[in-house]
Amino acid sequence: MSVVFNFKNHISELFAQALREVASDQTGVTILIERPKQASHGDYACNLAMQLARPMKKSPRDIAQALIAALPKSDVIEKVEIAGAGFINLFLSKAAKQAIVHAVLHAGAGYGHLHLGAGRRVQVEFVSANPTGPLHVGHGRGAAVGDCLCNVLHAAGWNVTREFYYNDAGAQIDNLTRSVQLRCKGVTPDDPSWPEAGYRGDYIADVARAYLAKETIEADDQRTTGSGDVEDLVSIRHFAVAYLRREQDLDLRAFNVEFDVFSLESALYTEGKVEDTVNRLIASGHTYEQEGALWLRTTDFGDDKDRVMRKTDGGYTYFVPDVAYHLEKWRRGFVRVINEQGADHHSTITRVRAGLQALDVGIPKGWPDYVLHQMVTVLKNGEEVKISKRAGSYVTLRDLIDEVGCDATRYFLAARHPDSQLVFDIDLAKSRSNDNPVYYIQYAHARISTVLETWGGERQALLQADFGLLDSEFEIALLQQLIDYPQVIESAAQDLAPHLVAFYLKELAAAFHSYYNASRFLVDDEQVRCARLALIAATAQVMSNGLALLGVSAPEKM
RNA sequence: GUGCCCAUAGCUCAACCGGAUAGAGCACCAGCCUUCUAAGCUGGGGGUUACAGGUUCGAUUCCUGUUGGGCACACCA
Repeated sequence: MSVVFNFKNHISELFAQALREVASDQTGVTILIERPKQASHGDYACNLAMQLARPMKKSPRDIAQALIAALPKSDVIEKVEIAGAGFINLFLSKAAKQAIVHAVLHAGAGYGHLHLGAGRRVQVEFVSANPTGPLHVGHGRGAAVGDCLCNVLHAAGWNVTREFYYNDAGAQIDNLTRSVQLRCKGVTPDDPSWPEAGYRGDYIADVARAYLAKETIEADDQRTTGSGDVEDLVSIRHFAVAYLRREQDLDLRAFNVEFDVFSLESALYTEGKVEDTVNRLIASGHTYEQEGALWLRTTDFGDDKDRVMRKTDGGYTYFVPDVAYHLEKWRRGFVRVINEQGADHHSTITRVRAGLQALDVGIPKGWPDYVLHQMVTVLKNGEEVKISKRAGSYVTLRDLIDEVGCDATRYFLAARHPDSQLVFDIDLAKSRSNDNPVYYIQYAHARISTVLETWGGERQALLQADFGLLDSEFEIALLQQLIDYPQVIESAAQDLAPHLVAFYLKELAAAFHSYYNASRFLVDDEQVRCARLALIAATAQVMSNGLALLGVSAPEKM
């Protein structure tokens, strides 16, 4: 029998053939294959007949009848039925489902890897925090969602570059410099002379202390030593930025997030990229001078008002280097770019896209893509937490990792749709009980590991098991979950929705726990034992693959 | 005031680009450990999908309006 693992695609192709035969003039219709909610509706369903009813001016059930008659034979399909208003329900053969176990064990960590991206290059920019303080919960959500998205895209066959953009130029860095200088001089944030825009967190005092002690900061690419000179603003500035970059790097490392490329806003200035972009925009004819400032007519590209590019004091506004940066991304050959950001920055989207369109260098209209995540609020003892000792006014990512651990933090921050606001309940994330989905999933993995260890046999032997013995309701349910995994990766990659992986893993774990409670694995019958162990070994493999996408560990013991 | 996001069980959230009887977990009630991990499982009650219209074979999903919540509306980043 032929081996099929992507049943949705397979069935879709069968219907495409049937469609050509039944209605050759309707081949433009998209064929949608879905998984019915109810088991009695089969394993897969197709609504093609109902879609065709209007254009063909025939009843859906008649069309369904004709489609089924024209459907090419496939040995993975056992039964086809017409139901309801004209649904075509398909039932897979047991053998087709059982074959998935061998496929998973054979592919191992590669199970779930797709070719959707076909090796094309995609760049994902995320976190991109200003080097003016420690990373907070919001950055954590960006890190978790962005990193998981990268993992998902990689699994879907894309060549992914992870990038972090440092806004190390501009007014906020001047504020940082001044704040550190004041701390060096012994001025504290509660002093009346402390500037309104100054940074107040305790970490500023740490930076000042290190600067005065002439410490050397080692970042991945450079070393910076504080001069200790309180009046040397240039030195303070370099030192403070280096110090905080190092802090953020440590936070990210503790969160198991790594970047391929760090881009510096300051470099766009020193390398003349900003100036070049301005000149190109002027040449494009979309700019004008008014009241001593240079404006970009972003209203030509859908903005509700024009934006200042160059202020009367000669400095550029923030979006100008941002446009220059994105022009660089384009030139570096990224046909696809995804920016993961907090929703509070959503207003930049229109401006950046407008700037890129004004440049008229062939960049598509909706480029780049954006994934925006909504705000995170942190809950502890049922009350909202707002203050961190370290940062002053917000909860840091480090606080969360220290308190609830990396696994739970990553899971909770990535497990919600980015579009909805997130409540991070510290007590829930810490709880070692069945309320906590992280432990629920990891526990399933640990249970399987223990069974396999107790068994102590050779894993390779499981490939030879008689999978035909797997036909209890629990086994069939688990098989179906394993079959669904690649489809989840596909949806998550296409919708840029990494949270789907988290939901899937909960369902997979649930199917396993039910199975675990209903049956024993280390039974006397060798054939049965091997078949069951093969199934749970495959389950553990898919769990491990999925958890890896989330950046959550798959423990052998708990 | 304008723009973007959101609104689903008491609580936290799903629902595969418009499908069939809207699903999980928690909480509540009743059960399951002489056995490979009870951090688990089984069963039960719980819904006018914020509200009002519209589009069509069919709407939680798309459109319009209303209400409520969040964010953004600088010659800031």
